[in-house]
Amino acid sequence: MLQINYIKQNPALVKERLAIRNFARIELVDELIAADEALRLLKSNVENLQASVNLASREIGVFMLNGEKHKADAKKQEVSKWKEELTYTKATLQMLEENFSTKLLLLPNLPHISVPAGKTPGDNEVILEGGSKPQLFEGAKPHWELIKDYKLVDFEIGAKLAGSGFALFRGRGAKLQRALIQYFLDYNTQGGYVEFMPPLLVNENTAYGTGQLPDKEGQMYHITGDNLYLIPTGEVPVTNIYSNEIVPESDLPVKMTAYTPCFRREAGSFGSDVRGLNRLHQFEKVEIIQLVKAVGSYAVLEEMVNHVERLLQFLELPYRILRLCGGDMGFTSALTYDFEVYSAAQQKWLEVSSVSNFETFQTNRMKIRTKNEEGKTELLHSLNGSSLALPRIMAALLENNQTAEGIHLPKALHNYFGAAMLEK
RNA sequence: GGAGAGUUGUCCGAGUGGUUGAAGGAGCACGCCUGGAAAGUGUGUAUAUGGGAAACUGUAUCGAGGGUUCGAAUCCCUCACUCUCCGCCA
Repeated sequence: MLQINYIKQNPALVKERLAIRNFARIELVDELIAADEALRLLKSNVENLQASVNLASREIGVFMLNGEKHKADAKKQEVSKWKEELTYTKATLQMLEENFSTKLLLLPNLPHISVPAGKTPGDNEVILEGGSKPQLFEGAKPHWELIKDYKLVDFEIGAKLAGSGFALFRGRGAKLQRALIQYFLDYNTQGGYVEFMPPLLVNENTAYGTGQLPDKEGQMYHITGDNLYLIPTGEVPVTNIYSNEIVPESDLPVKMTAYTPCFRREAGSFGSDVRGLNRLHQFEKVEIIQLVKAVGSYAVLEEMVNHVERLLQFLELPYRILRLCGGDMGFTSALTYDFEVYSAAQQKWLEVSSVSNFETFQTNRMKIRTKNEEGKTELLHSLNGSSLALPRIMAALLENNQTAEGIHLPKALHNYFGAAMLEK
């Protein structure tokens, strides 16, 4: 959620930034500024009325103590006249406030100055490529065939148990996944991130905090019986750990990591994008999250990008880093770098991580603050990234490292998996 | 799931309708005392938001949200959470 004071002070800039996203309802900016003025005026009316009532009530209290009942009764008469007005004005105020905050929730975050204009993923900027694409032998297969040949993942049974888009990992497939999770968590904690295991279901309030509601209502699984949502990413419960907290400066930066399954309805997806492990309703992910002071948060973003990049290097996968354009960026983000790995048999880049700075967009909703040198509270910046999403990493590992004898694993995984390769 | 007891400031804890944003204590900060420290002693010590250059001041907040009342931490309703007992259970 954007801060209204910032919008009021920089209306032109806000509109210009929103245009980078191709945001359709720019007029909301002016509407919000006008609504805020009206709101303030009405609020001070209410407060003045309330002040009069409070004062009179105190006087009545004194009269009662002194036994001057007639004076008290006279005062009561006086107050009851104000009360009617107060009730009415309060109701109006509440209406205006609801209207105001509904509108404010519609505004996405302002893109950082470095975000390129653009509408589609084709407009994203490729920042760098790393690693080298493998030369596959004749007869190399895409991962959805490899997982059958090696009996790693079974989609038929997954579909039988839950539905299409659900996978059953088995045997070495399950172990490889577990090895990756373990490796990622160890790598992250060595980087100073504290590990968490959060609830996988969250309430409405928590889903609002990180911005999944109201923007992505239809993309989350909703348990109506208890009004809980299955988390679409570990970001949701973990960032909310600090909601409504004033974090002591000595605790900053807060660095957290968590492995969680992620649940996404992904309604409306189709085509080869959803083949095999490319897109699932439930997938495993290890997330990193930081809460930092506003000053220097972009240096922290770079640090997180480097952290993820090194992990991909340890996995010996060909990768590239993209800076997302305004049109492709998430609702809550100010700047997002996507990581993609090259899946050699599909000859396709697969997104495996998305590292973003949300500035104060999330922390404003969650009221995550710290005290600055002057003793004033200020909002922190929140950042997060995948480190890493599992299924597509597994897809790339299988495809890129296949040989006639079996699938070789990168050195970093040998101990975790207990073997250097998957034999035929 | 059933029954009961709770939720007050950084912490402990008092407070069942009237200058209560909240007694008392602890902690913390500053001062006095001391050669220095402890002890002692004095003063101060919530958050958000509006106004104001500031001093200061309005409003809201005693788990959350509603209600009764001129006035609610205190009375009523709904919900959440914690604890104890019973039931169920990995």
